[in-house]
Amino acid sequence: MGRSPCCDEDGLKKGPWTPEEDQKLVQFIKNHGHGSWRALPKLAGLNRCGKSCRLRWTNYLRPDIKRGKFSQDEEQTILRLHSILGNKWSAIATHLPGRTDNEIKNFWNTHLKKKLIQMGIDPMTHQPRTDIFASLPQLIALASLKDLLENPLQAEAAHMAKLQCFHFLLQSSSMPNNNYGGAIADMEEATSLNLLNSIHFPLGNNINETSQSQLLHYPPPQVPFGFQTSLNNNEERTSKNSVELGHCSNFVVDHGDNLTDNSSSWLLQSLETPPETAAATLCNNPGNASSASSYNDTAAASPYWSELYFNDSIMHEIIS
DNA sequence: AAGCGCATCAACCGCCCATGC
DNA sequence: CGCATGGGCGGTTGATGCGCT
Repeated sequence: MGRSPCCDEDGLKKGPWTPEEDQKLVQFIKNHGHGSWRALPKLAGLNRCGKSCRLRWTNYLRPDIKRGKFSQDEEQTILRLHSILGNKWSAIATHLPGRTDNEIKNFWNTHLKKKLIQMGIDPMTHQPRTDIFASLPQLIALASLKDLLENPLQAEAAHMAKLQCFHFLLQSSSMPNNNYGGAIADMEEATSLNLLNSIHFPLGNNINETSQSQLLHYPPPQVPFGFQTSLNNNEERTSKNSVELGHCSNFVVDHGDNLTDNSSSWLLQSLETPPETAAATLCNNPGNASSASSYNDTAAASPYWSELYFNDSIMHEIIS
C-alpha cells in the first residue's frame, strides 16, 4: 500500500535552492499560477520535484511572506493558540498573516518551547510541570538560599537571594493553568503589586515600597510574556479562593473569585497533599518528610525545601 | 587560529486526507 | 467500493553560522 514518493525519480535536484531556481519558479508562477505542482517543474524548467517547488514557494518565495523576528504580539498569539490547538501549525499560521507554518514551527521548537520548559511549564499541556526535574532549579535556588541565610558574612547576597525567592513566588502565583483565554498582557508592575498586596503578612510585616520595587526588578523577569491574573486586593477572602499554606507561615494567597478549582496557582497546585497533612509533616517534622506523595517526594529530594517554604523564621527573614 | 559544541532554520520525509475515476 | 493521485501537514534532518575555549 501507500503511494510512491513524488521525488523518487533519479536526477532530481535536492538541497538548497539557488537564486536562479528561485527566479524561474517565481517567474513561472507569476505568469501561469502554480496549477498542478507535479507538472510545474517541467513546465518551469526546474529539475526539482513538485513538492519541493510547492514548499519553496509557500515557505519562502510567496510575496506576502513576512520575514524577520517575531514580535511580542505574535509570540503571545502563538502561545495562546498553541495552548488551544496544539501542534496545528497551519491552523496557527492562519492567525498570523505573513507567517508560514514552518516558520512558526521552527520558532516554537527553538525558542518558545525552551522558554516554557525553563519556566517549569510543560510545553505540550501548558500546565505546570510537577515532576521533580521541573522543581530542580527551585530546589537548588532554595538550597542556596538557606546556605546564604546561615552565613552571616554574606548578608548582602542573602538579601538578594531573598528577593529572588520572592520573585519566584510571584511568578508561581501568577501562573494560570492553560488559561490563556482572553488577553495575555505583559507583566506589568501593577499586576505584580496587586499580587504582592494579595499576600498577607499577618505580623504586620508588609513589604515596603523599596522592597517592592527591588522585588519587581530583581532578578530580571524570566517570564518573557505576562499572564493576566485575576488577583485582587479584596479583603474578603473566601475559603474557596484562599489557600492557606499550612499552619506555619500563615501565608495566604488570594486567587480572586473567578478562578476555578482547576486553576489554582502553579506553586499551590504542586502541593497536592492536603494542607493539614503537608503542613504538619513538613513543619513539625521537617527531617521526616518522606512519606509517599508527590509533595513529600519533593521534600525528600531536598531537606531544605519544606523548611524554606514553610518555616516561619525563614518566611519572616524573607519578608523583613 | 583551530576545534568544538550549540542554535537556527530551510528543506526533506513520510504519513494522512480529500477527491476523482 | 477500491484504488490512484495530488496536496497538505507535522516531524525530523542537516547545513550553516556563531560563540566559546
